[in-house]
Amino acid sequence: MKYHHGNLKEELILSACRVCELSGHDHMSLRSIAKEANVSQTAPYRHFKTKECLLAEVSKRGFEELTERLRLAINNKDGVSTKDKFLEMGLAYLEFGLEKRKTYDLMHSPVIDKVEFPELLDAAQGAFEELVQILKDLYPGISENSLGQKCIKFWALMHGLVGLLDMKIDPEIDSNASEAMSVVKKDYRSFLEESLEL
Amino acid sequence: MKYHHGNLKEELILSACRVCELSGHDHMSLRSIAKEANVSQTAPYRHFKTKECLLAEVSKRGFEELTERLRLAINNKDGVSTKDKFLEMGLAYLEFGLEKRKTYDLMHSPVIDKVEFPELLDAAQGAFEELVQILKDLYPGISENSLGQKCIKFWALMHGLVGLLDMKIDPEIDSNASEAMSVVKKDYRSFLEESLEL
DNA sequence: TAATAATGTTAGCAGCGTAAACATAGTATA
DNA sequence: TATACTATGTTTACGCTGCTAACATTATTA
Repeated sequence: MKYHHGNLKEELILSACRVCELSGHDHMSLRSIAKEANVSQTAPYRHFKTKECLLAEVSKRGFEELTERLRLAINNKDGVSTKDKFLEMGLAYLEFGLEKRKTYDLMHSPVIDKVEFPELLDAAQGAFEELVQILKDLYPGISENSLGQKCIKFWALMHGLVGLLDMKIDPEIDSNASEAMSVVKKDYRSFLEESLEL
Repeated sequence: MKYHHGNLKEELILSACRVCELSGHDHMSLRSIAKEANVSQTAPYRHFKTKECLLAEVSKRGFEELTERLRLAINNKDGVSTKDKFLEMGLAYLEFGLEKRKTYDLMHSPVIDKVEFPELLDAAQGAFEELVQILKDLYPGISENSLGQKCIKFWALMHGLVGLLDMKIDPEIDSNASEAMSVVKKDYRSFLEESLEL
């Protein structure tokens, strides 16, 4: 049993990621995370100034994973049309949001003041860049302004959809919407296609 | 100084609404709310089983206000086209989301398990119904399925936009998006018009 | 090798949500 | 009107939380 852990910082982050996705960021105590890493309650304070700093790291990892997923959805896809790649990217976004729902919540939660964590902003920007790039490919010669609007529209639609599809906002809000929602779930692609006017 | 307050329940809710919009739901303690109402720390437990119940009430009031705003945006507007009413409703949604941002966050936060609060669901449904109705007017004879999809698309876009416009998701994520965002802010209407294919 | 920095532990603080026991006021019934 | 009952308040206390301070151990460097 050695006194110094050696890799505690990384292990705390991984524990935190696990706990977050399991229980949600609001049921997540620094003490329980420390316990999971077999370390005293205050050990995390040698690596993170506050709990928020650790949460910011979890959020950052989330954006990094999202970025990677978006990238994977379009990379090495020779012979696939740009439009199809774009649609695949939309799917990848939705899948991430639904599979890692609790982490996704943290990433968009106001508990972390993003302004205080520049690397978190960078990570978020990384994901957004993927979108910008594919939209540039999809609409060659598009004006900067139109590009920006298309980005926002896409991003907003995706973000909103994650919330709706997970039934967090309006679960079975009325039977029609509920039905439509399950249709969307089963057939993201055609829904995206129509909604994004492709 | 009388022992019984008389209207404590209502006052606690109002205090909670104030504190929520001021500090955000995660910086909101039952004790501080009780203090604001000049009452002991545990007095709220005579009116709310748990803190979550009080938060649910705050959330419910939020949905009620949203519903009213949506309704106001289209009621008594003789001579205004359905399309314009619909756009006004979109604006009303965005304005509510941005003006009452912290409350809006609570309303969409996972800290309240909506399934456990039927009246909260009802309140949320009330807001959604306004949308359903105006879309029915806008597209008379539309199929239930298409109607549902249009509702979802609109709702998702609005919800996503609130997040983006408040710069919580991707503040100045890149200069283009940032510029486009301020354009959208200054000119919701034309952005909505384009995005919703009107 | 000795000083210093890094990284762990223990003890303890104030604030939190909540439960239990008790006090007081309003209401219904005899 | 007297009395029981219910509603609504207070006090006290428990365990959990984030976090700080003081101390212990190990790693690094002069």
